[in-house]
Parts: sequence; C-alpha cells; structure tokens
Amino acid sequence: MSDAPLNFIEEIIEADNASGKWKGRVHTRFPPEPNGYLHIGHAKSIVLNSGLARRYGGKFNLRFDDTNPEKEEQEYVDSIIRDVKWLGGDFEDRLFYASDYFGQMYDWAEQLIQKGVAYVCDLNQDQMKEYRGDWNTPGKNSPYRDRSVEENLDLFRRMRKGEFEPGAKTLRAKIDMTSGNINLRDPVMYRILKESHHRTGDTWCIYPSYDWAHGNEDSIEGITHSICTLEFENHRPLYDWFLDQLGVHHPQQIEFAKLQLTYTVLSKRNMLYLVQNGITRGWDDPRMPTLSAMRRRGFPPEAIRAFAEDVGVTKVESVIDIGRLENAARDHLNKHAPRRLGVLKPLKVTITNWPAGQVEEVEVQNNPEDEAAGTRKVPFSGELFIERDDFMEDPPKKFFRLGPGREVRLRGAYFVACTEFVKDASGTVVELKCTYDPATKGGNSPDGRKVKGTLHWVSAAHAVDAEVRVFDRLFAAEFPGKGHEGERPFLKDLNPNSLEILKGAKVEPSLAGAAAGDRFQFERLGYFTVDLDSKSGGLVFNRTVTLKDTWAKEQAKG
RNA sequence: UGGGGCGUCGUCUAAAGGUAGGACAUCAGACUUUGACUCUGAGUAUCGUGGUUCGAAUCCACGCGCCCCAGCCA
Repeated sequence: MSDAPLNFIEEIIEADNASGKWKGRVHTRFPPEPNGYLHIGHAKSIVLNSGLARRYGGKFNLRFDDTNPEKEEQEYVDSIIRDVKWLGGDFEDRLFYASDYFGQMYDWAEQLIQKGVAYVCDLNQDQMKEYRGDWNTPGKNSPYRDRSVEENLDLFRRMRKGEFEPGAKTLRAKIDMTSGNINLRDPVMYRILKESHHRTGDTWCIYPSYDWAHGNEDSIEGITHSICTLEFENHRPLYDWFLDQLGVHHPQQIEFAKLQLTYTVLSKRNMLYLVQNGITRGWDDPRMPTLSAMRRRGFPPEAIRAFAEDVGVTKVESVIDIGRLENAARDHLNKHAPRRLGVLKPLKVTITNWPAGQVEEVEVQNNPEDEAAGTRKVPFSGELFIERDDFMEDPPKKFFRLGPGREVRLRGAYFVACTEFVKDASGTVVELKCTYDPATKGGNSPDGRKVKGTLHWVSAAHAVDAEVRVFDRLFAAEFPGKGHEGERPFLKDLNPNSLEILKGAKVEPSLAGAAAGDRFQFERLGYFTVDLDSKSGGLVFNRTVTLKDTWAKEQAKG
C-alpha cells in the first residue's frame, strides 16, 4: 500500500470496510463482451478492478458478458483471456461467462412475472419506439402491459420454446412509462434471437438484454463493487430496480470516466474499419491501440500498468496526452532494457590508421541503470558503420557529432576524427575516412582532451543485417476527425508517415540470436523489440518508442 | 426543451472550511562515455456572479459551459 491519495472508488471501499457493509469483502470483475479486441482503454479498467482486489485483499473475476450471439466469437474470447493475463489481471480460476447463468436468469425472470412486474409485449420495434416517447414526451403504456400472470407465463415459456419469430415478442419490466429516465420506460429483458451462441449453441432462442443480465451476473458472483464507465450512470436505477425486485445480493454500481488518448481512435467501430480496410495490418499492427498490438510493438505490461495507475480514476471526462503512455514505456525500459548498438541508416567509415585486418573486442556496459546487468564484448575494426544522421558536411556549431575535422568518441571504443568524406556521382556522402587515437582506448583520453559527442557504431564485417520497422503515431491530429465533415472524418487525419521500413539496418553481432519479444535499447535511438515476423537470419525489429531527443527538438524549432 | 453527470495550471490529478500541492508538457541551467537517465530552477490554475464565514476550490443561491440518454447493442 502506498501513501498516495485515495481515488474516489478507494474512498468508497474504505468507507464500506469501516462500516462493515460487505464484511470487509472486496470483489470486483472485468466484464468484456467478446466482440472485439481489448485496447488500452480496457487496460485502465482491468488495472483498476484487479488492482482494487489486490490492494484490499479481495478477488477479481474475468467474466464474458456474452448475451448477444449476433456479435460474439470465440476468437475474441481467446484474445481477451490472453491479454488480461499478459497485463497481469489475476483472476486465478475465476473465469466466468454470463451464458453460464442463462438458466438462473430465466428462473428469475419467471419470478418477476409471478410478481406482476414483468410482462410479454407484442409491440414490434417501431411501435415500441413510438410508445416510448422521447425526452420531452412521456411514453404510453403498451396495450399488452396488463396481461395476466398466467398469460405472461404461458407466453414467456412459449417464447423460450421457439414458438415465435425473432422480433415478434419481448419480455419487458413493468416500471414507469413516464419516467424522465428513458431506461425506466419498461425496458426489454428478453428478446428472441434465433442465432447460435458460441458457447450454448442452440439451447436458447431468447437472450437477456444487458440491463437485465448484468446485475444478475454481478449478484450471482457475489461482486461487491461493480465498476463501469460513465455512460452507464443512467442505467444504475435500473440495475438497482432489478436486484431489489429479486431481493438478491445487491452490489454497488460505481461509474468512472473511461480513458481517452490524444492522437488515438479507440472506438470498436472505427478500429474495425482500420483493420477491414487494410489501413493497418490487422488487430495487432503495432500502430493499433489494442493490447495485442502494443505487446507486439514492445510495450512491457508493467509500463501499461504504471500508466493506468498514473492517470488516476475520477468522474471527469478527460483526454490523456499520449506522450504519457510513451513516457511510461521509456521509464520501465530505461531500467530494464539491455543496451545494444544498432545503426538504422548506415554510413560507412574507414579508419585509415587502423592496422589492416585487425579486430579488437571492446567492453561495453549492458545497462548503466543496472550495475548487475554487467558488460559485453563488441568487435571493433577498421571498417565501421555509423548513423547517417551523425555526420554533416557543414555542421552548425552546436552539432556535437562528426563533420570534417571534428573528433568524437565511438561508444566504448576510441576517439576518431574525420579527415575526409567521399561523395558519389549524385553528391551523396557515401563514406567517411577517419583516424583514431590509439591512446583513447575505452573512450578516455589520457591528455584530458574532451569530445562533446559519443556515437553508436557497428563493425562492418561483424554486423548483422536487420529490418527495422519505425512507427510513428497513426494519426497526425491530436483529436482525430475533429473539425472534419463526412462519414469517417478520422480518416482525414491519418499520418501518412506512421510506418517506415528500414531494410538495411546493421546491428551488433550479439543480437543474432534474439528471440521474438526480446526488448532492447539501441543506444541513442530508442527501444526496440524483436517482431513476430523475425526468423533466424532475418531479424526484424519494431521500434517501440524513441529516446527523448532534445537535439531533434532544437532542430525542429528551426 | 426532460433525466443524469462533470467543471482546479497547456494536460491529468491532489487539497474533506485554514499556505492551491504533485506528475506530464514547456522554458532555463547542471551533470553526462547515450543530446538518454538524473538533478536544480522558472512560469502557468480553482467556469462566472452574488452570499455565509475571521477565513471558501470546498458550504448556499443563481447563472454559464461540456458530456451521456430516445437499440429487441453493451
């Protein structure tokens, strides 16, 4: 437990514990509908719910809210389980499905019919809408509202048996057609759906609606604090009404503001569009905000958790600067990612005074943030590659890298000075000729001479070829779609440079055996992970995030 | 225009009638074998108007602004 201030949900829990409301019990749940992939917004909910359980010695359930067979699929169930586990949401053996409770819910529905507070309605969809009224007009009672208990029971049982077509009848709660809260105007509890369910098959042809089902699910599982997002605030009176009518265990619904991020689109509909139209390469394209994509891109789950905790929990609708997510990744990776040397856009360097054919091993620290990470040997020779951006033909004074006559340090190796540069016919610099100072081995000069810059490098003969996928934000606008007209305004804000594939990268030889998912810092560049597409002999890296770069910022200012 | 919710630095978020604090971002500097990390410093906020009070972000009143709701989706 930390001494950080409590968020409003923790305050509720501590008050409940103090009053003995739940006898000290805390039981939360994450209840996704298996109709899409989990994204960073869901991560906030998972971290919140599972974190509360952990903090207060309670329990956390994973429960699929699979009440709509028209939209749900096993593929999504599998991906969600994988993602929740990866994030560290510890539901132990408590993996549940709303569909497991269909029998209980059906019995409870009959109970409400017996009680006279639920009825079978024959109104079709258009009629029901008309009878419902609107914000300024109270609704009218359905003509079927006063059927007898016997008739309702008979009809409901026949609905279950499949005697009626989809849409022909519904079971409705008898509440108040004039309520200012439209959710209370006799909401639908069951609809007829002749659709095969991914778990129950064709056992059922009537399916419970969200409002009826959700409280039941929470109640059955003994949930104490049922946490959901703000848009369900209007549904809470209904949640309470059903549970009160049933007289069963009654959890408290609490609403919080969902996560929104700048430069990001998080709606399932829009994400599906990006995937189906090939704008990204599937749900796990590293530019997507899904958890599978973020995993593939190299985000550590610990970083996502830290981020989710850092942004806080309130009822204020807020948009988080995506830079904070990137920062969370840097923060974790800085402490844990081993450093390596890799050159994204190589420029050849020949050390003219290096003994021909000689190879030396230099010792480089694996992680200056972590002494225990130790050191490694990296081969150095007279033919090297450095980063193209680290040389300028006519550099400004504040450029600390290589230029004609300038001297820099090669990380862990020697000081080198540029004596000459070679251009091809088109005027592009293709090679540098440098001299090295043998007295500076390891990177220190005995005469106390200073250099401003330290460059990363690889030995040409020893380097391993790699493809590097350099990602940038998928959208170029802070609020994608804002200010544009049309069907899918967010498409107008797509960043045309969100993916750059660098085929000719060169990395140090120790990376040859790296496996998919391994994360590294390429010194001075950023954090990189080995992509799923990587095969031995064909290394592929994803750039997770760059290092902070004040030089680039300076340049951008002009 | 009915019902529900929300307004604190640029962005998040604390302060439960008593010094408006922190993080990220920004700017300036120190350090540096990563222009990273780390460290130091700076500026910037209580939606408005009244009221209660010795004292109000906090309590009261009246406004204003933004979000959600008219699926047999969740």
